[in-house]
Amino acid sequence: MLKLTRKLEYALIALRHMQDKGDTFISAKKISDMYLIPQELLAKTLQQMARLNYIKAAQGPRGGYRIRKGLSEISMTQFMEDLEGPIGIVDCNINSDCIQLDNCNIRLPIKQINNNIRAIFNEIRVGDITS
Amino acid sequence: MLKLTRKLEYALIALRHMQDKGDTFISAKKISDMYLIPQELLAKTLQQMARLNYIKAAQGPRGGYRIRKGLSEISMTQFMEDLEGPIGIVDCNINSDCIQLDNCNIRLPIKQINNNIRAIFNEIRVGDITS
DNA sequence: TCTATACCCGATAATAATTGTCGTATATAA
DNA sequence: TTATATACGACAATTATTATCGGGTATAGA
Repeated sequence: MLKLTRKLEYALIALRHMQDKGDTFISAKKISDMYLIPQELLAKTLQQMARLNYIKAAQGPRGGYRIRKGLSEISMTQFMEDLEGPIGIVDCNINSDCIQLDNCNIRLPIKQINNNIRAIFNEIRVGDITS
Repeated sequence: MLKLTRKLEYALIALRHMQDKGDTFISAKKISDMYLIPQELLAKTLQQMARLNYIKAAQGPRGGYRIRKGLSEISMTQFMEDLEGPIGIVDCNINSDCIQLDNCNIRLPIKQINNNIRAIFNEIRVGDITS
């Protein structure tokens, strides 16, 4: 209940590490070894973040990834939703093919709670976690 | 990511309905028909809530469940954790067998976020949703 | 130019948690 | 006595997450 995904955890751990390294490129393998994260999964996550322009990739030997300036100012809501899709504590906050819906008698209060949770992550910058 | 369980949704829908019914006992079957909830699953959830003394059960024909006074004053944190166990957006907030842990470079800020989310549910009473 | 390192990416497999079902027992109102 | 209803453990199915595999491209350095 109410879990973040491992992918997100791995992403943040990696970002935090890259943050410390500054301009130096660091490889997915190095990070996965250091924090005992499955290599391929971390690699894919880093690739996704590179596509999103959150980090910069460099191929070849001595390549790897480094963090982009400005990332730390992005809100966690933005970051999480870019990586994992919309935050919704129930499905009807995301799509609308729930067999309840009209019948549902708790929809509004739940939606309100969802907004509250989203608001928490809006107030947090990625940099609050990675530094 | 960050989903409530169906069980919890069903529980709240049922409570809300019982709330409206006041002292009258209503059967699991009636509720499951009305809101298109799988009967057995709802039944088990209601049984669990009865064990927790959140609702009162009556067996036999004309039996069913009714809400107990005072339930609506209970915090959502209490209610959710009674039904589903501790709220933890990452595992290390619940148990401590993560292979990272000491290594982990984001543990504290994540724990802080967990506290914030818990705080949200502390401020909400079950009655805020069911009435 | 060759080679090792590293990113890129789609497809697929394994795992775990949630969700749903079944069978049997007990209580009770009418 | 029968139909309705809860009680509960065990099991099955489903889904989302997590992890792995295979085949690519780029590039630094010998």
